Amino acid sequence: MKIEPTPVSTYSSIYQIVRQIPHGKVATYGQVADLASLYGKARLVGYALYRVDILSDIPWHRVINAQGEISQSPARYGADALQRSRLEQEGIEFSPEEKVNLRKYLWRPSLNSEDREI
DNA sequence: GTCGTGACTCGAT
DNA sequence: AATCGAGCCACGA
Repeated sequence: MKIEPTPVSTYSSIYQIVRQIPHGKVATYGQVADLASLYGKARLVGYALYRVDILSDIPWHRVINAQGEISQSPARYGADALQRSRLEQEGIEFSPEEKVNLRKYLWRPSLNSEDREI
């Protein structure tokens, strides 16, 4: 029985959480990190999503930053624009400032679906 | 091996 | 409201 020096499951747990975000809702990077037992490691979530194929079944577009904005970066080569149109397609509205109303659209996972601590 | 960078976040100025 | 600094950690140069 070997111990994995590098937990392959680190990113897997992130993807597992992202998969649970329902249609028409969004989650923040920090929120996903928390749910994946990675408190304070929001950057890791961004990094994990960077590796996701754009055509993947993982709903990567439902993850935005804590300010309700789509995180833009030249490194995304336009994937950020696609993210916006996908969210609009799901009925999510953007303010004139290109922000999402988190009070309205933030995903609130049910507590009894997993054993989580608050 | 070190160093800088980044799809982040939070609290303090 | 805007900016700053620190904490975070995988990755590439």
